[in-house]
Amino acid sequence: MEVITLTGVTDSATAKGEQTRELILSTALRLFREQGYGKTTMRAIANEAGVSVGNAYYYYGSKDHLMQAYYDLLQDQHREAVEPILATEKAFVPRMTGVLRTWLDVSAPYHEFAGTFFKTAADPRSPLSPFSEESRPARDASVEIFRRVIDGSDLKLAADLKTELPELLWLLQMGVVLFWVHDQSEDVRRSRALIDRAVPLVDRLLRLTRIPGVRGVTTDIVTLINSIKP
Amino acid sequence: MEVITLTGVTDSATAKGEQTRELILSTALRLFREQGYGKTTMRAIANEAGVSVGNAYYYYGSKDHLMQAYYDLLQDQHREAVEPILATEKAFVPRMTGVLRTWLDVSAPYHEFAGTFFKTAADPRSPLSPFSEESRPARDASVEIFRRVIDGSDLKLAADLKTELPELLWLLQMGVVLFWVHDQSEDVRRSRALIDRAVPLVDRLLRLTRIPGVRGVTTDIVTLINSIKP
DNA sequence: CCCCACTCTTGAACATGTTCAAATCTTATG
DNA sequence: CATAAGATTTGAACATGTTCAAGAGTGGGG
Repeated sequence: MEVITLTGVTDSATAKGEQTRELILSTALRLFREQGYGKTTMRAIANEAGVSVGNAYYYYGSKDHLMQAYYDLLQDQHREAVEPILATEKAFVPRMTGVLRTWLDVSAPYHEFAGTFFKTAADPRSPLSPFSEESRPARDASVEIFRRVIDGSDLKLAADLKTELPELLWLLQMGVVLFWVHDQSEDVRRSRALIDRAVPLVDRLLRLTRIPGVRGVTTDIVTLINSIKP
Repeated sequence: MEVITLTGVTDSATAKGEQTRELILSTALRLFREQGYGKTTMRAIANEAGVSVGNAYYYYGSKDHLMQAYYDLLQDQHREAVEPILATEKAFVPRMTGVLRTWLDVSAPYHEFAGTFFKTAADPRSPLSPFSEESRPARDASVEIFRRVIDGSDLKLAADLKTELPELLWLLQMGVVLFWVHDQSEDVRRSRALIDRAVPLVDRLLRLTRIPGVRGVTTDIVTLINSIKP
């Protein structure tokens, strides 16, 4: 049997398996969206996909791994959706605001079960932890977005700050995510408000770093952050 | 049957039950400490305590509730352990540093299973979430500590900042906790280093707020924080 | 065409958090 | 004391994530 895979490569050895893998993942994501993570059982996923429970475990080591796969998908979507903004906007505030709002948009369908997601992510031993080794590729890709936000903008920054800022903005995004997870307002209005008000503040803060008395503290903060990295 | 309870009140109606409740909790905490949260089963707890599984559930609605109970205990211990520092130290830096280091000390025996703890706490629907309604008493008590840290210190602050600062310091503690959970260094040396370097920085930042150009941004930050509170 | 090695699939079995109806114990009241 | 009402306790049953030994399918080499 020969099947054309998504990458266009013909690979008769694994084609069948890949099809099953994708079938299981897409079924799982649909059920997660429809009924939430907690209420979706592995049996239901297997059932709906027309395979056995054991088969699902052959491809995904645990229910969490299915979520990890979803997370990777989300990151990809965000990266894509953000391109128009990075290409168009030139000022820091709209660039950053756009990137964060886009994240909300992309993640919207999953808000309902996001709680469970971040519950798992908070466990330092979980591969889903944003600080884990397994998440490094996704995290690096995310930080890269923020590097582009800065590089393409009108911000004038000291060299050391410019190096660290992408990671700091990534941390800010983590904060927004944390707020969003807890946000029960209609249409996550409050999360949007937070973004719209916080980003201009960050902008002002960054411009403050040019004041002599402030510069020293900034340097020290950057140094501290560097020292606590693993 | 009549039993003297911990509070010294004789209460024959509930005395027996309270004894069982305490027996279950202490047994659970011991097992958590000895083998970690994940490896401690409800059956093991019941077994070790000499009661039935259902009995444990009669007093604690879930395994998580046993952890919640532990958390409350921890808070109490911290509050007590912090008194000498608040009574002795007068400068902001040693006061704040002392409070944070004490938290590390009190929590040390549970570092091994802290990951699981904060995993549960990260779920916004969990009663253990530091932002949940159920946690309000513990949170308020914790914020109160930081209010005292500020009030008893030599800091000179604008009124609005002084009102919000306790909660901000509480947030800083949450950050330290997050770092600590992930900290695998021997004797959590890195967490201690973080505290020792971060607190003086906070001190300098707070003194900066008196510079005219900085004052405005500070006010706006305080306003923003107020606006995102529930 | 046959067979070996490998991939893939199955479903029963297991572990553990949780529920619940029934049994037992305790206390207040006549 | 006898009894009803309520508190406490029990253990079997249930739901669901996970494991695993065995079977089925597949493809290349002889």
